Amino acid sequence: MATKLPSTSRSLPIALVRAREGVMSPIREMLSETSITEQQWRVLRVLTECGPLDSKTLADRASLLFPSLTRIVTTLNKGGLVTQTRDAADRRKQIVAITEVGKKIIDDHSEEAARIVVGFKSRLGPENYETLLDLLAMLDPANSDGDT
Amino acid sequence: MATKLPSTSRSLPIALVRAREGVMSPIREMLSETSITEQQWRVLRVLTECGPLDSKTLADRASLLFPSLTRIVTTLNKGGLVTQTRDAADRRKQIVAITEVGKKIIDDHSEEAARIVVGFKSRLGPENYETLLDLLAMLDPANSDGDT
DNA sequence: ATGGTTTCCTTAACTTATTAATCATTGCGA
DNA sequence: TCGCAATGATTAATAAGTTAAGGAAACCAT
Repeated sequence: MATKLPSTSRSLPIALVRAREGVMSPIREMLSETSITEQQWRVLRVLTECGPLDSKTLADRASLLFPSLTRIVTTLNKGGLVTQTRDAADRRKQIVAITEVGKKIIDDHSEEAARIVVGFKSRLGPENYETLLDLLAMLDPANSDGDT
Repeated sequence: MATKLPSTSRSLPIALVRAREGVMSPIREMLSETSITEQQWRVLRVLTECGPLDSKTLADRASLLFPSLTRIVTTLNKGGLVTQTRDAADRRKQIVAITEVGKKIIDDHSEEAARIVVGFKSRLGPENYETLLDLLAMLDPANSDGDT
């Protein structure tokens, strides 16, 4: 048999899946009032925070793979929540920007989203919350590989 | 504008997504040598650990939704990695069990999987690793809602 | 400038996630 | 026993994840 593996209840991948489910559940509930999905919300969030971005940066910041981003941005564009413009200097590149309609969706729900975040913070305790974010960052290859 | 939301770089959902990606990447690489997927691996892991289970319990332990489990178990069954038997007493219920072929896949890779786990443990430090699992458990609704 | 390479993006194909609807079996009350 | 609600499982529909392949624009060395 030789199962040197940890019990599934102490398995890091499974713990991450369950934690994500726990965190996303209320957020999904909030988004169910809107017409946008969790990933669309992430894209709009990043665009609100960073302003217009090229697709590569946008995919990176929103933690989405390129093919997913293509579909999501296309959908958002059809709904009038973002605009897609080709870079004049390099016509391979594409600049995605949020529209007023898109901004309104973020604004209309930012308070409730913030409340949800506060809820988790108080559940864990503020310092535990920060610790968790730090530990999670250590698992992100982008944070621990690139810079020594 | 009124964005009371945390910067996406300190956003819990995004941090969870990125951490999961970082953790799953080497595991996926390991599984690419086999014919099974990440979720199929989870199902086989749970069955190895708990023995034959009814679908409901299995879905819960593997953190999979029922419709996903239906497909995954069907696929695994076709491949001869698990068996599906209907409960004699209640023919609505279904019992899923791992086969010898399925067990062999787990056994053949349990050492490498354990090595991957050790790698993360040493990256975080053992006590940080345990702290992380504890904090993640606090986000799991199954752990904090049911029992006060 | 031309062929080859790289970069950016999109498609394609397959699997999974999520929600809702549907089917089958069971249990229960009139 | 006949309907009818409840339960377990599946199917359906749409969105997203993942890997690989394809297409267009830019770059680069000859």
